[in-house]
This record gives sequence, C-alpha cells and structure tokens, in this order.
Amino acid sequence: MTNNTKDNGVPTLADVANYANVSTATVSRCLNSPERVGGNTRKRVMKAVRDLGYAPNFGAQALAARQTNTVAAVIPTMENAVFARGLQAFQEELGRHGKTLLVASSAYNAELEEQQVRALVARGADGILLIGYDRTPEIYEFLAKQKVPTLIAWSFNPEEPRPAVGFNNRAAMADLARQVIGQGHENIACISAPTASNDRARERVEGIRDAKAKAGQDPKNLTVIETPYGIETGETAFRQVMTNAPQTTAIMCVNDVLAVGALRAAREMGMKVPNDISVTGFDDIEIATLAEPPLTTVHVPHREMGRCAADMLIQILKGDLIGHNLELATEIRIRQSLGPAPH
Amino acid sequence: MTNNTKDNGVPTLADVANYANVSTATVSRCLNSPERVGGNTRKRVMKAVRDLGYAPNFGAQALAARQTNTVAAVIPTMENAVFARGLQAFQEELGRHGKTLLVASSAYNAELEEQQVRALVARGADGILLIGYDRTPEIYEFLAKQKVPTLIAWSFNPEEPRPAVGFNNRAAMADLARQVIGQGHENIACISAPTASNDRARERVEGIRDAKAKAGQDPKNLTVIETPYGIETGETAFRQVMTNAPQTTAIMCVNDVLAVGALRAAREMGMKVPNDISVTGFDDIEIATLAEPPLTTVHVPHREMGRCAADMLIQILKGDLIGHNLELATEIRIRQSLGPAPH
DNA sequence: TTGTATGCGTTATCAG
DNA sequence: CTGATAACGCATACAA
Repeated sequence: MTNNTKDNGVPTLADVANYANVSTATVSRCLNSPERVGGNTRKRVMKAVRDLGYAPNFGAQALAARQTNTVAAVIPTMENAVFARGLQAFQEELGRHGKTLLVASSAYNAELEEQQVRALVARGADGILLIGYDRTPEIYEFLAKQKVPTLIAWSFNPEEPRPAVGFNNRAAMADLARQVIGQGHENIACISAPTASNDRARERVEGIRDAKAKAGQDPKNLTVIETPYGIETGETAFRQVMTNAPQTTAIMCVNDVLAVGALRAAREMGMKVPNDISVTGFDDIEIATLAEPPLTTVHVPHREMGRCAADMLIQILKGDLIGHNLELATEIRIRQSLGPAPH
Repeated sequence: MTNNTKDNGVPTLADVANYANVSTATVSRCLNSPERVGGNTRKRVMKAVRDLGYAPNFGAQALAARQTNTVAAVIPTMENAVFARGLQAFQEELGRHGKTLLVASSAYNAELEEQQVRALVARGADGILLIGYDRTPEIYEFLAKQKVPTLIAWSFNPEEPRPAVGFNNRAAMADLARQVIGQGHENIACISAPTASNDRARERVEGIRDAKAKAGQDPKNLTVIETPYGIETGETAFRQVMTNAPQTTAIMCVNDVLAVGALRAAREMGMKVPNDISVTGFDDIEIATLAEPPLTTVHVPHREMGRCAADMLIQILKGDLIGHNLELATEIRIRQSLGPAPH
C-alpha cells in the first residue's frame, strides 16, 4: 500500500510505470523517443498505456518541456475575409507540423491588441503572428522580454529589421494608381481605413501619392476619407467624397469591401461606373468579381501568405534564422469598374 | 547571493516576489484574488509585475490549477463566412470571460475532424465546440472518456440529448420552401452540400420534402445535386440540374454561396432570374444582398449563435447544467431572386 | 537499455 | 494579511 499511485482520477505516467513495472523515465522515453528503449519493455509499456487509457497531462508536459507546440495569431477580425482566408491557410500548415493555433482578434484596436497578445503569451504560445508593423512599442518590448518569436504578416518593408512575410502595400497601390492615371484621371480620391495605427492602409494611400507625383500631379492634392471597414461605411464615404470633391473622377479604395460600398452608393446616386466615375479596390476577394460592375483591384495571395507565415514561424521556432523576410508578389486585376476619365 | 532568482530567461513569480520583497504566495494571490491582499503590498507587487514584464507560465499554471482556461473549436473551414462570423463572436465572448480560443478545421472531413479533436484535447482544451451532430461515435466516446465538455452548434434537435445551440435547419428550409411553392412552383430542384456526414445539409433537403408533402406534392420527386462548397461548384451544379431536369422552375440551394453560383450559371445560360427560374439560398451572408438579383434566403443569426455558444460552454464548464439546449430563430428574407413560376 | 533524482513555475494548504 | 512549503505530472541529465 505504499505506492504513490492514486486509483481515482486520470492515469498518470507513474500509474503506467507502476502497471508496466518500469520507471517513469522509461515510460516517458517510450512515448517520446521509442527507439531508445528495448523492444520488449516497449511492448509492455505500450500495453499499459492502452490498458489504462493514458494520455499525457498537457500542463505538466508544457512545464517540463518548456514548450507548448502552440502558435498564436492576433488578427483584426475573422469577419474580414482576407484574414479568415490567411488564417485558415496558416492553421492548416501549422497542423501539418503538429502545431496548434491559438486565435484572438483586436478589432483594429491597438489597446485590445496588446491585451490579446499578453493573454496569448500567457496561454503559452511558442510564437506569435501579428498583422502589420504598427503597434505600441510596449507590445514589442513585452514580446522581446518574454522571448516569444514574432512574425509580421501583410506588410513587407525591407527597411524593417523585424521578420515579416507580406507584400509592398505602397508599391502595389502605386502600380494600380498608375493604371488609373493612365486612363486620364486627374482628380482622384481615396477611401481609406483609419490610418492611425494601420501601416497597410497608410502605405496604400501613400502609394497613390507616389504615382501622382511620378505622373507630374500634385501628391498633396488627394482627397482622402477615412472610415471603418464595411460596405455601409464605404457608401457613406463615397457620398462624402462627392460632396467634398465633386470633380472627382476616380475613387481608389484601400480594400474591396469599401469599394463595393462605393459602387453601391454610386448606383444609388444614379452615377454610372465607370462612365461617370471609376472605382478600384484592393485584395481581390470574391465580392470583387461579384460586384456590378466587377472591380478593378490588386490581387493579394492571402492563402500563400498564411501558409508561408506558418512555415517561417516554424523555422524561427526551430532556431533556423534563414529566410527571415519574405516578400510576396501582388498583381493588378483590371476589370470593368475602371474606365477612362470622362472629359 | 542565495536567492533562487535567475537573472536570465523570462521573469517568474519568484522574480516578482523577490523584486517586491514578498513571498511567491502573495504575488500569486495578488494576481488571482487581489481582494485578499493589502492595498499597499498589492501596489508594490503590481509595479514589480509591470517593471519586470512578468507573465505567468502557462504550463505551470495549468499543472497547478488543473485547467487551462482554453476552449477549442473545430469548424469545417474559416473560409466559409458563416463560420468565420460565428467563430469571431465566439472568440470575443470567450475573451470577455478570460478564456482563449484554440482553433482547428476539418475541411468537412470526418476523419480529419477526429484528429483535430484529439489534438485539441491533447493541448489541454477545457471544453470544445463542434459543428452539427454528425460524426463518428469514436469522437464522442473519446470526449466522454476524457471528460471534455462538448457543445454542438449550428444544429438544434430537441430529440438529441447532447447540449446544443442552433436552429432547426429542417423547419427553416421547409418555411422557405413553402414560400417557393406558394409562388406556384411545382418542379423544384435542390443544390446541396454533400449530406453524408452533414446533418445541416441533410435536414435542409428534408425540409424541402416536408413542404412538398404538406402541399400535396410528391416529396420523392425532388432533384437533388450534391456538390462541395463554392461558387464554381454551384455553377456546375446548376447546369447539371438544367440538363437532368429541364422542367425545373425553382432551385433551392442549401447555402448562399452555391446559390450565387447558380445565379451566375443562369445568367451565362441566358436565363432570367426570376422570370425563367427562381433561385434561393440559405444563411443570408453579405453576398446574398450583393447578388444580382438579390437572393431570397434564410437569415441565420451567426453572431448570436457564436456568442451564445461561448456563454453556454462557459456555463457548462462552471458546472451549471441549466439551459443546456438553445434554439435560435431564423427568418425568411424574400428578395428578387424568387418570383412566380412561369406558366 | 534502464533507473534515480531533480527541476519546471504555479497554486493551495496551513500556520503564523 | 502574509509566508513557508507541499503538491502538480512530466522530462531529462546523470548514474548504473
């Protein structure tokens, strides 16, 4: 009666060891590196494991092994299809490597993001994925202090030392703007997400200015409306643009959802797209092709980004520091929502 | 020099205790039940926590507290907006209660789902959310053996003893079918997701049969095409229907995405909706209103479902067994894609 | 190949 | 209100 095995509750390593007449170390080895144990004992141990229905205790395992095989991601919201898509690919790839995904969302709120990051780290995330570079230094400091490897997605800037997988938001939008300008548009407006703590949006707006400057237009002369994500907000913003700057002939939106809202507002106002006004988006999600007329936009490889992010983070966790920075290519998709400027 | 504090590595409770000149017990109390500690010491401790950037070690916490405050969900895929939306709300509500979300996806594959469930449980999930009732008994047995509380979402069947939050898929679709039949349609076809291990889809198809029977039509006389999720697959299925059953005047799809595909195919084939043929969807996601013409569909309160699921699971984890079953109401949204049957 | 012993960072029990 | 101290279940360096 002097064994340390409790007959109630779930079986532990000690129970298995006891049952199989070996030490706990042997059982542990049997489970984690079976090749380091005798075929005979192994069989006995495995039988014990099955007989007792043993499953390792996660907390204990994490505590002793100093890792959880869990990776976290904080995204603005899963309701935005681009993040849902990227996250799905991220999770799939993680799963292939035996890692599990922990998720939280920030609702585009910096303060909330910090909370989420802390919570996730507290939940034992081995590594973490964040969207874009912009955030308070506190978060980065915390992550550094906690030694949690961090990967940025959706943005790519060779100047930034931080590991990232993404694309050049600014250049991509500039490319698109060049197309717009090429159609003769001189009065361009932009509907953007709030740029305050969102480098993706900010860079896209800057991209338009870049293209204007290069085309000899005044980069300052750009009407910009900032508004939260959504079709309705896009509609409202469109109306606002047409009020503030009625001479506008092309509206470039920083994402497809806002653009769809703009399209809808245009129709309601009796304006023909692209005859009266051109509209462009960014992301190339499904509604871009569904929209009426179909949306000219920038195609972003969201799935690939998610997959690559997983691979990179896994590399980083392994201590391989190669390929710490990955730029993905985007592609302009010209569709009917862009046409020549009305003279 | 006899303290047990290591100056390298991440700060631990002991470090904080040391820094604040209190015992580890006090720090722990400070963090977990602040009311049980003196205001003065509390302040000192909290400062130490901030100064050191302390975060509790998850493994240790889980081991000592015997719970992870982590809840898991296995959904078919986040790329389906309905799940993304529900999951987002689920996560938000979980977060409000200090719980973190662990996610995996099954890709509508039963075998994969079982793997994911096992992995998530192995990661210490305190409870788990699953979509629909249909799955192998092995999963349910495993969950029972591991004593992991499980909640079903998206389906609701009073006959099922299992805790669930969802809606009556069958009745909802029957309601919609009644509307269709009320428009004079007698040759109805259905484009469904694979029904083999998907009770939601199966019930929706049955709902159509129910309505037909009640209207005096032969419930067996229903063309059903099963196809995976997607706009393209919806297109293909539509063509197949028109080949197999050219007399069809209304096509009811088990989700909006398939319906949008059907709409597109109809247009390509030169058929006018709803003049030549009516099309209906299910879910009422954004594309339903964006579609041309807007889709008649069943509105499902995805966000509310996610939020309620979180609340219920939390109740269950607390040991409160009340309200174990929750039925949510759906609502028919009549839009232009449904019209009278051509004579 | 196998066993022994120790440490992992918290929580919780019990004294003080 | 606060401090020792004993679990918690597993992994692993070190011995045998």
